[in-house]
Amino acid sequence: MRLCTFNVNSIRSRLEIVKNLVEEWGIDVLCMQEIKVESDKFPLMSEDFECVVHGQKRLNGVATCSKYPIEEFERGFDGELGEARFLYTLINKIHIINIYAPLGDNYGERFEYKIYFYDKLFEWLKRFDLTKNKVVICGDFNISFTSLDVWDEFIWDGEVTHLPEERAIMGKLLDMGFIDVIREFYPDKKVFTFYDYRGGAVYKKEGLRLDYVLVSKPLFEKVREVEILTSIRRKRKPTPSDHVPVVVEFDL
DNA sequence: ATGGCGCGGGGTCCGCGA
Repeated sequence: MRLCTFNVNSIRSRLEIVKNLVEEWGIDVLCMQEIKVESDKFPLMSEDFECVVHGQKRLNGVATCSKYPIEEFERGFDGELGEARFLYTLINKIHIINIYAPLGDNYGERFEYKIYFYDKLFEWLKRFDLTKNKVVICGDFNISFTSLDVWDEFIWDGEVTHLPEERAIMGKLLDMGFIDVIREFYPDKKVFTFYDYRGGAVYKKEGLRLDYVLVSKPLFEKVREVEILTSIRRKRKPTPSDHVPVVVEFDL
């Protein structure tokens, strides 16, 4: 089973890229973030996929599309927060949590909201036994965890995504039993999933790793391959997202 | 194009993203 997480930065603007992505890379389950459209206006991606959409007008929004039946779903705790950022699905007995975490700012009001979002996430995750259940959290976490996850650790020191509180959140997710699949496959290498549109960041390799695939141990044992599709980001036409798709293949 | 932002809403700019 090939799972892909991709912050599309508007599904309507990225429809052609998404269609090519699932075709070319044989994607079975696609978790999208920043779809930037209301749920009932989500475009038809493919006849082969069933989609659960949690969208809103103009900003945010997440959707999970699958070639396999979606057995259960829940538009999670974020409803009470007023922003569409959390979507749970059960596919092939795998618990799939698709998140678009708030960016926040350097210790302003939006930063409090980011901390609150993750507090709610931790609360929600308590239902799982990560030693037994197959659980994956994927999406745009808006956290750059270590110095390997930022193109310049001195420039990013004290900046949002790389603040101590945010790095502690990622540390806590790993401590509770989640495994960072991308980092396991690239233990010493700077690999990025986001490049700012401004300043030609992608051409200068000035990126951040903000997107993650975290899995419980029973699921980590099934991981066969990890691909970070930077080539899609480097193309000029059609205009890419500022984020890069990440594909994880499982032996399932 | 040897350089360099793009999105949606409802507009010919603004707020937002990270």
